Amino acid sequence: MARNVDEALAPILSGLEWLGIDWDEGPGVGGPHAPYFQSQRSAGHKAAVERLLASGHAYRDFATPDDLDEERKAAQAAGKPFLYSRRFAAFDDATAARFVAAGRSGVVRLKMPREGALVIDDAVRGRVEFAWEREQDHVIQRADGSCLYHLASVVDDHDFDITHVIRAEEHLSNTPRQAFIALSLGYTLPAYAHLPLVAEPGSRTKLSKRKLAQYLKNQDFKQVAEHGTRIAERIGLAPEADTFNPVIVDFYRAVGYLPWAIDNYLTLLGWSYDDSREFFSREELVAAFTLERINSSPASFDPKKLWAVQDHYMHALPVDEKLPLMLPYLERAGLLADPPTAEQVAIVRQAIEAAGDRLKVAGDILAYADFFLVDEPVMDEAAVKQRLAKPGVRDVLVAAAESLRTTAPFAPAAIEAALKQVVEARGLKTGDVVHAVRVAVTGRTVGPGLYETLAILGRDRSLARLDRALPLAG
RNA sequence: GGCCCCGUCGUCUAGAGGCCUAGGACACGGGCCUUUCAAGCCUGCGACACGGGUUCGAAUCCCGUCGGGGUCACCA
Repeated sequence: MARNVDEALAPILSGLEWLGIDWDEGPGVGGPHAPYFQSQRSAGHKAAVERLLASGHAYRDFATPDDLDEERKAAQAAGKPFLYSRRFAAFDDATAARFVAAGRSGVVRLKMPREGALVIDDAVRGRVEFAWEREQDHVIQRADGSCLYHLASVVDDHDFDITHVIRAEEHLSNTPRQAFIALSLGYTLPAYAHLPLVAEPGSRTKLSKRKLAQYLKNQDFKQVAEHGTRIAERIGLAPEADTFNPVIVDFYRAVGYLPWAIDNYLTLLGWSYDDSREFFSREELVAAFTLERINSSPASFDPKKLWAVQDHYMHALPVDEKLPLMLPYLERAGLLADPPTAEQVAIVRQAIEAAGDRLKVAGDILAYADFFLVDEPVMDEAAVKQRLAKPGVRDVLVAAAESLRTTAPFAPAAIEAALKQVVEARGLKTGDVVHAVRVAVTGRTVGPGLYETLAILGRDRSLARLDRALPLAG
């Protein structure tokens, strides 16, 4: 089975797996209807074609592409919709033999009805009607005997006992020819449900992974893309924009989104439960979901809303569950020993706790914990300029260090009290001390709460960093 | 262009004739809190595409207009 999973399929299957979207039977699982790949079922497809031929629902056709082109152009010139004349159709063996003798090769086409209409009752769209005369005599089998997707798909669905065909709206116009095949083969039609398309941010056009450059002009989209790229680069992924971007599932996996957040968000695109409920566990969603509440208009992908849903779930995740999700990012960024020491793990755990809601995706740990794991923090130039290189800061740092030298226990509450004392003694504002100390020990202006940060760092490292920052202070 | 689908705040949506001076969420604006950044809390802005009907009454039903989208392969 595995060798049949080609390069294009593997990422799709692994993407679904990551999202937690599994299947009862099929590739990788097996089941009573195996095999599950179209390429392995060609015998059944060919048999179906023979049946259609025998029952007069299909015919052998010997037209060349040029013949068809000619007819198409003529119809266009006459302002009429194109409909093949069946001029090169062979409804019996003798005719076929004649075409073959003339050097033509044949395909099999559907002999579509030229009157009447197909009415389907779509679970999402309701009653939809198609006039048969608008349908082309589509090819279902090539000259080499291989069958085309629409034929294969209908036969496979039937053989698999598929009851519901639920797919994107772009397939709505394919339904008549598929229904014709099914009906002609004597199958009972499955229930159809055509889902709204996921559209581009701020638009109603179908989202396409080939139009990334255009989406990047959208501020929200750009922000998400850049945030992800920053993380990817730090773990050595060297992402390329055309394969690593927010329309690809793997982007979210690499950056550290929670798969269920994506599922939940996507569910909300075109479906609602009621006038207010938006969050569902997997079990709740399975119980609550119905086709009836699917919308029929396209829904545009909103990166900001996805972000909010992700925030919600990450927010709710216990530290014990965040830890194994985040550790790999630090490992891949080279900030941890291999394997990480118990001490390192303990530090990361504390950092996760201290960073709290600031960690939106697992990869964010890189921005909020890296300075705990290095000997010397990278000093951000702008941060130094803003918070250290100012008159009087040096004295503040010295005083803070002095106070921290004896603070006991070296824990957030005591550290806060100690630093507040420095503030009062010098008639400063809390921020004056906090901002300066933060930049001195982390190299940055933003981060977890300073008292927690110092506690995690520990007295020795805190003092050492304060000391090292002195030359930079004014 | 033909056929088909769709049209409520910027976005996702609730709404199946009176419950709608149209509700919720995200985003956005203002405020509070505050050691940064987040989070949280309060608050504001903001929509029934348009035009005709039907009805005592329409976002909800009908018709038309306009607008948007999908699809038109010997691809899947």
